[in-house]
Amino acid sequence: MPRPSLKDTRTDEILEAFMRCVARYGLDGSTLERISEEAGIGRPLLRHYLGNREQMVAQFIDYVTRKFDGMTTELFDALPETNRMDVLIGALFGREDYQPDNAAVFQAMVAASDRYPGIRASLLKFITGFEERVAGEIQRQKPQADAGSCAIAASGLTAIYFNTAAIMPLKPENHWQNRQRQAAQRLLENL
Amino acid sequence: MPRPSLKDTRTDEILEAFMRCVARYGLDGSTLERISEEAGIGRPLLRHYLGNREQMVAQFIDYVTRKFDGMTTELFDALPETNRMDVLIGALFGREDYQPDNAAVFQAMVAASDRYPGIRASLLKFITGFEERVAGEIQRQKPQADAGSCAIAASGLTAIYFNTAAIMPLKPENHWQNRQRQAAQRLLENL
DNA sequence: TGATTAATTTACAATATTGACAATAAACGA
DNA sequence: TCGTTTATTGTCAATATTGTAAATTAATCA
Repeated sequence: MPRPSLKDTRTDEILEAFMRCVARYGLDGSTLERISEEAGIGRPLLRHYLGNREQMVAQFIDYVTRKFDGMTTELFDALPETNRMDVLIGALFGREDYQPDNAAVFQAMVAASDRYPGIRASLLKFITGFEERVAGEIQRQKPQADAGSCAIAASGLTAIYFNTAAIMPLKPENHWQNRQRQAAQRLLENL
Repeated sequence: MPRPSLKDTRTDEILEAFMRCVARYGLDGSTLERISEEAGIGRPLLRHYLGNREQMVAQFIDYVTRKFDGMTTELFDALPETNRMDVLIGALFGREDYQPDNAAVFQAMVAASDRYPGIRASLLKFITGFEERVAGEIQRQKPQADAGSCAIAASGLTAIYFNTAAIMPLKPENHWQNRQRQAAQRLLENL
């Protein structure tokens, strides 16, 4: 009998707008006014759906954490049976569907990690989880390589990818991105 | 006859405090109140020495640019005659005198690069300049290697270093940092 | 149509931030 | 000591941001 609830939809829209603002202005630079404008709704609705700023930030951290995890699993689950490593490299260093927002959000959260408890553990878990997935793929491609070397290569490959994503807002030239990808591939050789 | 001017000293102190604030709160999150508190002076002094916020930000960008360039030349000029590459790796991935602020400032400026014209060119120039220095060191150590491979290795090594520095606020475990350094060293092998 | 529940808007108070200028204090030389 | 210049502080207005509650509108079903 009641009016249908838009809580889930609106909550997602607001948190997505929050992410875009954090990517541009940082966590403290993301005012409620900016977020509501970015989401295309009135500011009081932020409060209606997510509560005050403190509660919003808490849910934001949770949302981003889950989103990063989801994107990671989605990325690796989409790899084909064969040629997985090449597809992975292509996905990480391809310039097709790039969303520089995610890396910027990541960096903004790192910067705020000392003030908002919970961020640090979440991001560290995300990083190590990502590295472990990459290491698994490397080990799968090179079964004879020892696990330690695979872990090192995975760590380096992940670092190069993260750095590339973080610098994308500067719109670096293509040959710079190519060098990043080639450096990542070098780590996979001689295993 | 006049009272001696503290303009240079205070200007530096303020800009250094500005950097620490940007590292924590981002460019838009760095309020004049926070900066003045971090600098240990009254807020009106910010205006006295650096003008209004817009003028402060302009000088901040210039200051950071020059500082990054200065730190780069200082780093490479301090390398000894022999064993340069090992010393360089030690300086980049050592955990002695780490200042996570610089990397955080860098990331905050990347995030703000689309709103503040001039940031993009400055940071890109800094990155390529850093990579070229690293490439020069690699080439010096391995004279028989071709320049393209040196550039790729330098690009990867720089990326891993930048990423490591960016993540330092999360206080990652030592073995994670060790893997980063080992991955960087892998790029130098087989040239 | 009316009741009910949620969405949305309006409105106002409290606080934070910035801009701007006047007033005061301090250091230096004549 | 006096005059000059600068550092430092005090103060207020304008704007921005957030918190909060009430009022209004809209959708669904009986």
